[in-house]
Amino acid sequence: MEVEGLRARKKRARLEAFVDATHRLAAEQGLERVTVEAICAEVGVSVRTFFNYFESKDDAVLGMEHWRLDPAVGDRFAAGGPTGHLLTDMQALITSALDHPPLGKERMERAFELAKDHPEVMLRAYTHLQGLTDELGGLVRRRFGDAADESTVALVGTLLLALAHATFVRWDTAGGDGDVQDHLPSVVAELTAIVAPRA
Amino acid sequence: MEVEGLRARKKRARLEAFVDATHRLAAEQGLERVTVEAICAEVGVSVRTFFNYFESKDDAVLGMEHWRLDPAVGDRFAAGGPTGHLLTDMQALITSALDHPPLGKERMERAFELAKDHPEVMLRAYTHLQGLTDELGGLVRRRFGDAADESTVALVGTLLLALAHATFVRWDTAGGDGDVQDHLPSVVAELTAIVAPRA
DNA sequence: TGAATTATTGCAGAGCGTGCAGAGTTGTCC
DNA sequence: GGACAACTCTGCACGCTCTGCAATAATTCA
Repeated sequence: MEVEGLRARKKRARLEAFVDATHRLAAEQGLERVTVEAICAEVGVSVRTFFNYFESKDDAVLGMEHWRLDPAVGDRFAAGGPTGHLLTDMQALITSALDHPPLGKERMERAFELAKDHPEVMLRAYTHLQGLTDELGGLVRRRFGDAADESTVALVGTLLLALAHATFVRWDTAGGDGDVQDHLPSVVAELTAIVAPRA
Repeated sequence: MEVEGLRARKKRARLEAFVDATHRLAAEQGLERVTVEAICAEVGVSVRTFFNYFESKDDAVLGMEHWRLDPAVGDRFAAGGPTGHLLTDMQALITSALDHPPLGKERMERAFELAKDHPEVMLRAYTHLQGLTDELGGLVRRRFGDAADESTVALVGTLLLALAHATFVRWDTAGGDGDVQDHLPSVVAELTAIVAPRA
């Protein structure tokens, strides 16, 4: 099972075709004017097929199916690493995730540009990342054992989403140059300044 | 214009009737089985009227139209108060907001119970609170003047939502006793512990 | 009471999303 | 290569959410 079969290759190609067609049409006429029917006409498949690939129209903008954490990075986090300081270790998690977008950096960035102006899409992204948060919840429980009650887990998860979102915003206001995750440290610094202004 | 006219009273009563009918039906048969048509049959009005009151079905669960901050509290925040410590002053803002739910405490709590199990509803709540975040953005700019760049504003807003959400979760895991905002301090304490474990 | 304002309603229709069943592809095993 | 299983695509019918429009009914105010 080293090489992808024809089936898997076709599936991936079609997925990307859907996402790219959606982005192209949205750039031309604005996302609100893009219908699923139009996307399918562009790709050359039936509407029914679209919904075999995505649960909703917004998912075609995001193109993210399951954005998994790197298991090695997750294990290190669960074991209390890499540094032992929770906030720092959360950064490692986010950086790792932003480093491996399922469909490539360009599509992720285009998706964010669209999500910026379309709350439904941004919220849909939150839903997807919520899955990642659940995965994170497991890691937090492994890391803290019985010391972790549910609301701690929830807080860490929400905080992680907030950091990721703020990082995107900062990357965007900085002109969209370089990698998104490069802006994470300054966001964390700012958070620290807000929470504990004088250490 | 001291006393509400018949018109305003009827409107409010109908709004509450919609919300209560939605909650009742959701309790009976599960939210996913509740259609707008059923809600309207329960209330005794046409479906079209429903959409004169709410933009979406989920809004009838939440029953929040515009959840405004108390202007006096907002002004004090913008002026750098009440304590001068940003995180503490954010708490004052959240407490004030949670203290004055537009349709009463009971409905807010029932709405949260439903939102807990229904991501779309929770996300819809985020959308509404986003408006509050925009209002907060204005306050943050007034508070910091030119020192506040856009990503700072975004981070504070997102952090505020995260705190409010985590507070609800904690209130819920604590059994739903007392006021929601009573659990905010412990959430903030936990956040502080995460960000700056040893001061 | 009469005129202006505002709310309610039905209707027609666009768009999203799902279940189903038949037809077409791909993978596997001999 | 052939046969069978597994998966994918497609059209169709349908339910549901939500909007625009224009007619009707109810409140307000003078």
